[in-house]
Amino acid sequence: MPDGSKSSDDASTDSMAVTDTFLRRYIGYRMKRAYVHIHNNAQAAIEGFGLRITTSSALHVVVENPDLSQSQLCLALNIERSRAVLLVDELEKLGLVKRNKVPQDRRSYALRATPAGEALFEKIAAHLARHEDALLAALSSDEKTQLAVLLDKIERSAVSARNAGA
Amino acid sequence: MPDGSKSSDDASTDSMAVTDTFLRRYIGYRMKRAYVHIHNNAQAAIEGFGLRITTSSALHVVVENPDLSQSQLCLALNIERSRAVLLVDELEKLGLVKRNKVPQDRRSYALRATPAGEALFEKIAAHLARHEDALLAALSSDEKTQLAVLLDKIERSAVSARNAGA
DNA sequence: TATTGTTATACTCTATAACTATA
DNA sequence: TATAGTTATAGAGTATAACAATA
Repeated sequence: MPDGSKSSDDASTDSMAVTDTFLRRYIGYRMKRAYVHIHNNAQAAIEGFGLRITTSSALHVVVENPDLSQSQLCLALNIERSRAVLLVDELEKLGLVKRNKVPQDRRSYALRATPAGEALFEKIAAHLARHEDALLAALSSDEKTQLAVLLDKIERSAVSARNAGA
Repeated sequence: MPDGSKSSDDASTDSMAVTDTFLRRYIGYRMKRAYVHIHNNAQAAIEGFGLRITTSSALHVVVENPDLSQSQLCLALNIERSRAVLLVDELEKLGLVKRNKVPQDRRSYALRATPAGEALFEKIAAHLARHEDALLAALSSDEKTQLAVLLDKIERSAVSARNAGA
């Protein structure tokens, strides 16, 4: 029976719709379900450019903050130092970012996007914004602003709760 | 210099705060940052019970839908069949869920929570709800409702867009 | 042929620890 | 001693393909 629709209205042995009412009580569950779609949409938008979301995000930050170090990149993206190494490796291999030496501190690099990196960033940023707008077309401009405000509020209160410690 | 604060107001070589303005333009970026906190909070709340978020979610659905099959569990949680095998394996090993035979269809199982599984579910559900409430204490009841509505709207519109196909 | 559950593989993201070279 | 970057390892979630048993 390749027909996905209900074969009849009976509630006998055949599959009644499976419910997730208990899980819907958690905002986190709803957020994860929504985020999966946003993530997949962004990934699909980017993959034509040869990057993934993580590397594209790193490129965004490097373009915006020329000569930042890998540690600073980690602070901005909330990632571990070891992760930054691989992301910058990939961006450098693609010729999008360069690790420049810093005479003042020979431990660290000054990361800078190459002209190719900046050009690709511009294309990706425009493309990503358009894709997200399309995905969120059901939301009004006000609703998108509301959502952004609420998400920021969650992040800020979570961070201050964490800093308050036990 | 173990002092994290600005050593002065100069903007010379020392680290000005790294910005992520470009990324903040994407709702998806803000959502990911907020979700990380919600996820970590839920994980911390659950780990004392010996489950992870994924297995706890599966337990929620099995308790709510007695005698569902693994495939139905997959539909509810939006996961792959191969993933469900491992989740149910773990829940069964812990004595929280049982795979019962189905005479009508010997391919599939009827999953059912054991009394221990139901008892643990009750404890976890109450604990999780309290933890999430604490994390989201900065949000009013109205704001939480708003957020849930917006997240659902995103999920629904994304699913219908996907079903519309290209 | 199609579906249920299973196994195996691989990729991404994440987390951790240990190491080097600098400071 | 502390920090910047690196390397290696492991766990978790996800995606895919192939397979046996059953429908």
